[in-house]
Amino acid sequence: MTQTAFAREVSKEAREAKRMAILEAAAKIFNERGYHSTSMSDVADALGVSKPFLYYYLKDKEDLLYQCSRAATEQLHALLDEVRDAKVSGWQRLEMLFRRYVHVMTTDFGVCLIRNTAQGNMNPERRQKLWTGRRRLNREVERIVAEGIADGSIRSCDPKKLSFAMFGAFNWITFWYRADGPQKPETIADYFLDIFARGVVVPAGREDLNARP
Amino acid sequence: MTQTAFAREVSKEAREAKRMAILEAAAKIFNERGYHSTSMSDVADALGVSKPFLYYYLKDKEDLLYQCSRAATEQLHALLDEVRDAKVSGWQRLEMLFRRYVHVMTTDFGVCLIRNTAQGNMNPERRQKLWTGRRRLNREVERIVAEGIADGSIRSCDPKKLSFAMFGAFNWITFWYRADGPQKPETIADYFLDIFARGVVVPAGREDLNARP
DNA sequence: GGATTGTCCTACCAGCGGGTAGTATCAGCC
DNA sequence: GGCTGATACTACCCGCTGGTAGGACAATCC
Repeated sequence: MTQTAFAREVSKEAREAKRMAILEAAAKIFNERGYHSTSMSDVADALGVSKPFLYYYLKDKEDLLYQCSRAATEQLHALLDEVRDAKVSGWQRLEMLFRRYVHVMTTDFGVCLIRNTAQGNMNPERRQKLWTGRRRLNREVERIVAEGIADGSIRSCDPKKLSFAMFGAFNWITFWYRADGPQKPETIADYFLDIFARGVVVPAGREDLNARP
Repeated sequence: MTQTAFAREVSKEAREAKRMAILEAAAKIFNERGYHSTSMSDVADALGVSKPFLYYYLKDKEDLLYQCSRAATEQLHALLDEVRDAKVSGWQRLEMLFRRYVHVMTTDFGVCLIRNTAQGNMNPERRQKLWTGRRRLNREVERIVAEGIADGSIRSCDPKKLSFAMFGAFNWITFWYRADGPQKPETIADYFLDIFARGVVVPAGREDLNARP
């Protein structure tokens, strides 16, 4: 590796670091003020750079949103890989998955994905790419539920509806979670998973359960 | 009532009808394309009227979004009144509430409220008004949960977290529900409520439950 | 009939903000 | 020292869209 090639390599890394810095700053502002209420100048100002600086690293504004959301979906895919090979029951795999899922949804990229991607903010092509990513996650969860039903860890139910209910509860976190609030991501995950596991209704004739399960 | 007064009355009603027609058309388009991607001209065109026509009935664009969301919160308040006086257990009251809630969330106004209000699309004052409305609903649900715990129909838990989980699952409906899809609102409500009531995990040593509960 | 009021339109304005042209600066290379 | 390519800035443009001025038309009133 010549001196030049090394310099190029370093510069590649530097470039990537700057790109990520832009994405992080942008995601943060998008989540605070909303995508459409944020101008490119706002993002530039937050970073202490000029507007053309951004366009040196991005194609256009929409690309900025896309890359932020993309960062989140990449984390989600990594998460899937971690969970897939665990030798556990279906329900336990679901637990593993959503415990990690909460950690993504409590970061700026996760919030950005959920809150800004669903709307019609994206051109069809980019939107499609993100959707297939999340679609894959959906299918995977449905598959895991089916697996859980088969192995007897989950009671018989419609995987799609259970998946919608769980994703709903967990995605909604992005609308109320505050990093400086009292709730820690792990605690939220524990609580939600317990609700989905056991339900909240006291079985008839077992009101004694209310004291301590 | 003089002839004139009657005419005024009729005109009042006509005006209100037109206002609602505007709101319905607007909410529909907002939900399809997103608030910011919808221009006032789009709304006017959809109604076959001119842009100033809209401004004859509204203050500004944001007011349009506000009134759509407001229509939804009014339905939610009506819903609360229906539920409050029923002589049933805490859990049954929760069921009543969310069964009605689904019907609001599957209309354009409900969808509009959930998907466009959370973002920073609204000036602080109007935002505040909507928020206090939804806040009241939150508190009410937490109160009902507490009531359910007290009367033994709901097992001991943190009302706030259960409320977040349930609102999450039910609000998320606005992101995937399609009126022309296979799922009917009642079915969704039944299914989700069953999940929250009983949970989905098969208790250890009771794998036989899986066949039929 | 003339005045008034309510309703709605055509035609227009103005500012915001996404995006760019053109340039300055600097590091590495010969 | 000059050349090249990467990096980043100043200054600018222009289209879109929210919002309005002013007038047309009709019904009602006196």
